[in-house]
Amino acid sequence: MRKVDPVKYEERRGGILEAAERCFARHGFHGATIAQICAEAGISPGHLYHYFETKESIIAAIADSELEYAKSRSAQMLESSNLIAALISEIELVNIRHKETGPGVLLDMLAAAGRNAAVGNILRENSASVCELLAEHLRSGQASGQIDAGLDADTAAAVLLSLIDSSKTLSIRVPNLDPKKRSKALEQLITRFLSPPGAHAQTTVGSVIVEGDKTSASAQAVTTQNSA
Amino acid sequence: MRKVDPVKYEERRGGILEAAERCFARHGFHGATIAQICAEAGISPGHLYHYFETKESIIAAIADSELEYAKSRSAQMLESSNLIAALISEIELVNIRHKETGPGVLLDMLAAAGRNAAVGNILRENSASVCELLAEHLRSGQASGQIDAGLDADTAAAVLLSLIDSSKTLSIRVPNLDPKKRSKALEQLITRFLSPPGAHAQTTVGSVIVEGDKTSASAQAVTTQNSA
DNA sequence: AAATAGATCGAACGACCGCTCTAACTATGG
DNA sequence: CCATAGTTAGAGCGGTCGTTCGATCTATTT
Repeated sequence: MRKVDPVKYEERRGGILEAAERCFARHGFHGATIAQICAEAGISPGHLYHYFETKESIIAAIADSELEYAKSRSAQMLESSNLIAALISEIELVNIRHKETGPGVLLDMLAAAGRNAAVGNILRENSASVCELLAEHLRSGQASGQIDAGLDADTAAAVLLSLIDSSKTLSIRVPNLDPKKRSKALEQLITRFLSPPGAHAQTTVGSVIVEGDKTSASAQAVTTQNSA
Repeated sequence: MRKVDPVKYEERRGGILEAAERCFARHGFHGATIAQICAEAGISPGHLYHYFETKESIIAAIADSELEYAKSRSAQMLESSNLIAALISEIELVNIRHKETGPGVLLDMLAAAGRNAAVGNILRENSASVCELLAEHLRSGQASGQIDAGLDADTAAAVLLSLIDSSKTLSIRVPNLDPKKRSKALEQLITRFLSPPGAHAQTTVGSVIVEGDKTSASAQAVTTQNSA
């Protein structure tokens, strides 16, 4: 008898997922076909269905892995720098990714979430856990006085999460914005939102270091001087 | 001979467009079928193709009318109240619409814009003109001292526009937010972003009244108190 | 009222979709 | 070195999609 090699299996499955993601990014969830995914992965349709039950399940798996990846990335950034810098880094990274590899599947996921229960649940669960992460950091910032204690941490966390999404829609709607001006505005938006009232001494964000897959981009600190 | 009645023609066309929008909202651009649109509009497929060349052209027409409507609504709100109140009203309205009639087609448009050149051009053109509108109001606010003169008006306008989008993604990702807390956070976000530095006197937004279906929304003026 | 051009219908076409099924192939355990 | 279970292929099935087309109906014009 022969045994199934779980390493090879997971490898193949991952390969199909990557191929599917490229196809979905190019044509959308509905627009991409099984045949295209098979061609991209270099396998036959019969074979694909040994790894996934339906096209829907591929979509769900993509949504899951994509969001899980974004979450772990955010968690990593929050560990290695302060909240505001981490948020800006994340937004900056989303922007770079968008320029290099196109819009990706995030917006498709958001659109699908309203119609596809599986995707909707995955998205809401993931969002909730990212919110919790952000809220914790917000609360600790409030305790140390760096963040306005008057803000409701949970609500602010949700708003900040949606702010990351908005950087994606901004890239699509207004693609020719000067990246420097854009970064500065985003930083001001976030900083002013979170800073304690009266602390109009603009906090200086240290060097924001983004390490990506293939990309390593770094944004210089922005120092905003205010009147006394 | 018989002549084509342009009134009846435009009426029918509009009816098809409305039916199509409902279908697209329910199933997405790819998911909705011509047959569904025909059923919803109460016509035959043969007849539909006397009004639109292809399904693509229906999608483009929907994108155009939807964005044009959003633009005129924003313009109207900006006329009848100050910038900050208008933005909050618009976001509030988007939120109410979302609760009542579902997510709509905005996210589908944003996702499609990256793949469909026609939709992309319509979206970018519309966004540019809304940005210009917002930027003008920003500049006049800067001139009168209500808005931070240090902000780059064009960039800030783009950021504000994407902020309206983000309220849509927020509704989808975190649907159970307390609307009151949410509104307050959004208001703080926008107010703090736009207020001149040092004007930490919390602005109070008067009652923001949004009336639903066919929607005539009016927002009361915001009184911004500045320190001397 | 006959003529005629636009309005409307619905069957049907060709292409393509997600998915299944059978059959061949291949590596491994005994 | 068979036997066997996992692997892979690809033709093709039933169905649906966007679109077309010929026919019928209807209102206007003269």
